[in-house]
Amino acid sequence: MEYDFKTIEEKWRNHYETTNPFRFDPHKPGPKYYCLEMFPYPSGNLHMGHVRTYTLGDVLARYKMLKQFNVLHPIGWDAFGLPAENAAIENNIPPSVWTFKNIAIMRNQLKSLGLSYDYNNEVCTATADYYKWGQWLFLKLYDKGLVYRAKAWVNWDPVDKTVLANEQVVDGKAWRSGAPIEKKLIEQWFFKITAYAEELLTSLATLDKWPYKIKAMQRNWIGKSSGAIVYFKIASKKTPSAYPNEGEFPIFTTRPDTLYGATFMAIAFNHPAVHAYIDLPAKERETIIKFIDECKNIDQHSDYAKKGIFTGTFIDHPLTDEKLPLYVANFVLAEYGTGAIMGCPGQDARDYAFAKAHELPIKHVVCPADTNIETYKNKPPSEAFTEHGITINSQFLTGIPTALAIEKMTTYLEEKKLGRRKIQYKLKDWLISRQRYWGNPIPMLKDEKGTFEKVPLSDLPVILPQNVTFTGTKSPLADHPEFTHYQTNDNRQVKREHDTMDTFTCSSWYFLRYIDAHNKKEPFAKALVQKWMPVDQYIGGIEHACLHLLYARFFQKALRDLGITSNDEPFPSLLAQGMVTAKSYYAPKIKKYLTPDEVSGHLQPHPSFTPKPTEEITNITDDNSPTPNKNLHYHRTYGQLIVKVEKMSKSKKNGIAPEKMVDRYGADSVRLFILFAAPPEKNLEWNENGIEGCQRFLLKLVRYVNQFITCVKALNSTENSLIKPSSTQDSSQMSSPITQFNKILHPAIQKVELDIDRLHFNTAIAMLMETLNKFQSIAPKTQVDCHPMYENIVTFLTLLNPFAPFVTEELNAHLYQNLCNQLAGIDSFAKKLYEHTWPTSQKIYLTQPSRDLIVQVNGKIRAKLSLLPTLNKNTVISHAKKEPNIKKWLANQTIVKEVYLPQKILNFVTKPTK
RNA sequence: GGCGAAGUGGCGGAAUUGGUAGACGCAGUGGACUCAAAAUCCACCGAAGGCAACUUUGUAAGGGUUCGAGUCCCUUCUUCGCUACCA
Repeated sequence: MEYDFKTIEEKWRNHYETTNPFRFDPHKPGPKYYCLEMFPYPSGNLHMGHVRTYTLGDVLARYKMLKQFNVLHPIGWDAFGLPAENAAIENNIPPSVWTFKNIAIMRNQLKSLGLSYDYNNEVCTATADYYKWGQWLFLKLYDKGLVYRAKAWVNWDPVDKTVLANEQVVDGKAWRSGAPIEKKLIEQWFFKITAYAEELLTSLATLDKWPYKIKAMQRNWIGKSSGAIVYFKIASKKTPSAYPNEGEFPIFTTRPDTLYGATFMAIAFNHPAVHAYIDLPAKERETIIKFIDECKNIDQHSDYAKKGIFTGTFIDHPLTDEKLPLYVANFVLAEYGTGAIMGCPGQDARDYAFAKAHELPIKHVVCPADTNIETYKNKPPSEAFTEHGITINSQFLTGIPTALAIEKMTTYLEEKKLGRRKIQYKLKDWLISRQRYWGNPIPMLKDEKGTFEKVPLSDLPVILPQNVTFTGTKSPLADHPEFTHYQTNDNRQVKREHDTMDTFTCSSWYFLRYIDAHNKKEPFAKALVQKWMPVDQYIGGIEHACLHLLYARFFQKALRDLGITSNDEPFPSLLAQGMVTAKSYYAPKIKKYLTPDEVSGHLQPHPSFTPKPTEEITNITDDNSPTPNKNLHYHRTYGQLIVKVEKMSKSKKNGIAPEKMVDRYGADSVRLFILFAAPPEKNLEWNENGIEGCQRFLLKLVRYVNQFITCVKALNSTENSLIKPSSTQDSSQMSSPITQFNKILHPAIQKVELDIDRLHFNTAIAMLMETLNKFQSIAPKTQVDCHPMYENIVTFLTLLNPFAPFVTEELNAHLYQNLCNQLAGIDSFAKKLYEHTWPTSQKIYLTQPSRDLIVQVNGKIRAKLSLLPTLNKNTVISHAKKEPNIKKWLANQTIVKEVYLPQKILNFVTKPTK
């Protein structure tokens, strides 16, 4: 047989298509195994990152199938989202048409990789039979009090008239219109994820099969800190009622112990009541209001200059009655704590800088623990001391260590009713409103007075209308009369909410729908979900660490409390796989990335090698070093090139199309390479030579199988007769090639199994390669060898099958076809490899009695002995001492100690003889 | 600035628990086959010394624990990722 991968892969793809061997039946026998990969956005183009995720999952799913699990290994489409809408605006194609066309393309790309999905069990978030249940869940959460409406600051694009996500804002400008982003306070829908902040944090501890890194990222994101709210009071001429909270001025601090060090106060520029605190003459008032307006356009992600202006208002210190000036500051966050802070310059770096800039007093109230307090007091440091130490200059707290001082002050404040203990989270409620068309409509109605009510359950789904026109500004739903108009059962005319939900709401429960994808009566049957959840292995990119993975955990907990599901966590085991990277070539001269094709053949050596150095040389050579840096690259036309290994992307022109690779090398080789080149959690650098190596391995396998068939045919000299299987199954009677074969095969079974279980697919493949290399010298010698060897080769094909399903399936069929009229009684081998059972490694072939014993003298290897493992310690030692090289090293030495580990090492510890 | 991860040949990477460092693959070198090339097969492939046996050295750097350290502990350096004014 030739390794014609195109024909072979085509054949087995068709076989999968017609027989659907990976059909999901939740009631099939066997323990359940739910293998899930994050579903893709149907952009219309599968990229290498997808190939990696789905191949990882596929190996695991196929392996578990062979292990006789009932496997759920689903695929679907995260089909709502902006790109479809942008395509609609640009090319005048309806988003649904664009999306479903892309899905068809990508489904075929997935199929070409041989992934073992049941494509009849797909979930697509943009179809009404899915998003209906998203709306249903929205209403359930609403009833539970987990959905509310509130005003929030958003990124507002004044040209496109829509809210933008943070990642759609580039350098303070809208990515599409280029208009400067405005901060706007708009009423929006929220999911109350903060109600679960504590549980989301604490139950991270139960996720022992999650990468530590991701748990740390979520922990930081939730950002729990404990401290106190301290009630300051306005010290003003005005009546208390002129201020919010009757003149009370609460602030949050994690360091109540530093209260005596407060020398000023600051409030966020975008605090809802900021204007109430301005107490200045008209002219200065104008300046501060102008400042507040300017702050609204600051890009919060840049390192902007910290500024503040005095409001004219003073705040009473609750313990000392000092009057502290109140500033409006651009670095105080309105959304965190109370939106106002006390400034303790001695103990906070930002406050210190601010105090210096505004010539405010600086009080040091904490002294480093290892420093003399008197010296410290007399010679205050020129920076803030932000760590824990000993409290100083603080009345009743003086001399107390920080931790205790925090506790003491908090208790004191609570007793005097001047403050209270407070746990604060960074996590904010989840803003889900999008002023967009291509998303799940929020199932709410609004009457003339602006009161909201639910769309009745019987009216679900709220269908996304198809007859819409895109102007490029504003959601087409807002001006869509048939959509927005709604008549209630009691004949009131109300309007539909025309915002849609964030697409992350769709991906927060799709894994539940897979279990019961065709359910028309409910989102999923509770009993089935109870059987199939949680997901046994979840696989996806790390970029969703704090978004999707947190949202989905929240949904799972909320649905549990609604009584719909029963697990605390949806994904107890998570594999966060690394990026697929490739070299990118950036030419600074033309400020452009070049494709690998534009670069290859155009590289030139470092200019210092050439007789006439170019102009750039003076700029390029670093620190006048005469030796050229081999990491610097030069293009004949564009000069210096910056070569980096980066995540594959269109903009960097370093992407590699998976379908081209499948076309050139076959899906099996692509699958093998993407698993072999790096462990899953690490980044994988694309390398075409590596993929050739994997193809070479498959070619070698095909040759080996061909040779075996030839050998069998040669041994079966008599025509029209079959070789009978040997009656003796006793291994000691078996001829040597078979014993040899078993001793290679069975350790491989054990190793591959172990490696798949711990998700080390790269070393599993290495073992399979090594095994095949060792097989090369083994061929059947007599007719007795034929049956057992055939069986062993099929076992090897079964081990390789999850990694390279097409070629192994073909070889298995090829063997049977050629040997069924050579070997008797092999009918049981007619079945497909995916119908096989994973082999069991047999102990008798695993022991390696000939393994060398390492003999060391003082920890250095001086000899290797091959001895029978049954020998006792003394015999082994006396054998070792006879070894010439050991003799040499023991000469004139006294043995102090003998460390002996049977079958491993023997170490003589010596000292020179006097 | 904060948090996290990682430093092993020319390269990607192996090394369950402290016990033969460099599996497997790529690249390279030499040989076989061939008119020749490709493919394939065989051998070599960290550095230094040696005809060889073998020796020394070597897992970012320095120190420590141990009979024995890539692996454990301390210090330093470098790189990468995420996050960012969270009081």
